[in-house]
Amino acid sequence: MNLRPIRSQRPHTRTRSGMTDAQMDAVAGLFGVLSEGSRLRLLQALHDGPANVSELVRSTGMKQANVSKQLGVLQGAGVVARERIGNEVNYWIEMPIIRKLCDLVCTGIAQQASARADVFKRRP
Amino acid sequence: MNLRPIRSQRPHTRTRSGMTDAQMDAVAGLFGVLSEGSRLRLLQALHDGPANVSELVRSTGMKQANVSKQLGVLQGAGVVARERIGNEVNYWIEMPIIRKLCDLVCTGIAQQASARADVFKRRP
DNA sequence: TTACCATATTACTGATTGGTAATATTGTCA
DNA sequence: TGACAATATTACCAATCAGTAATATGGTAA
Repeated sequence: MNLRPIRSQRPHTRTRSGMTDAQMDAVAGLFGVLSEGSRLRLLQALHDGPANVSELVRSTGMKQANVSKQLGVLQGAGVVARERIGNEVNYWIEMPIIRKLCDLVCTGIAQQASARADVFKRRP
Repeated sequence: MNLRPIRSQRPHTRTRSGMTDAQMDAVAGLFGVLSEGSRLRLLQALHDGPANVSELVRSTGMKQANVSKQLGVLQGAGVVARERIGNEVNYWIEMPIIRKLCDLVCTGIAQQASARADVFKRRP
């Protein structure tokens, strides 16, 4: 990941696809948020519904400080949202495309894996 | 991005979704490859078909050394492939889900932007 | 061979980041 | 009030990385 604000080499040009470089960097930023296994594990743990920090610590096996930190990154990007209830804080997935995105990539990874398996099948 | 081999805190456990942590890290790795604006710009330039390095240097405005370097990252991840033709080297997008992936995120970013615009519309 | 072109690699720097231990904050309950 | 539980923050380190200038490599043509 890289949260350096916007350090594009071509700050304000507009690409043929109609995306500005700033929008491109925004897309890159979202990918960056998803580019860490620990954060993906948190999102997976939130897949079925909200959970508080303690539950996430238990279900992911990560340290509490790290869970809080990475949840902060996810929240900063608008991927998750939070609500305090008494002593506890509930988190849930707020960005609707996240599920589609992860499903797509997981399918892709699986396809790639089976394609690679096919390579071995081709000449036994 | 982060290409540290696999430094998951839970190396070999299997998650409820059936994904191993190693697969999770692989997914994170792919997101990492897409988490840099320069690499997304290269992929966009390759969107309509193959191009050689000089063409990519021209169309992206990046320095030649950086274009080569980032193409190397993309190729290492299997996102692009290459073929030498005489003095030149052609690159093209090899991983089919890349286009879907970027389209999905770009739509998401656009929706988020318009949703945010709606917030301002609500109270004029 | 030499000259030249296109691409890749090397070495480097400044900056960012994930994970952690320790500590702080915020809320509940008695 | 004090004690406790849940969560967030701070300070730190080691590792990583993007971009660049300089250089190397590999191919073509004369």
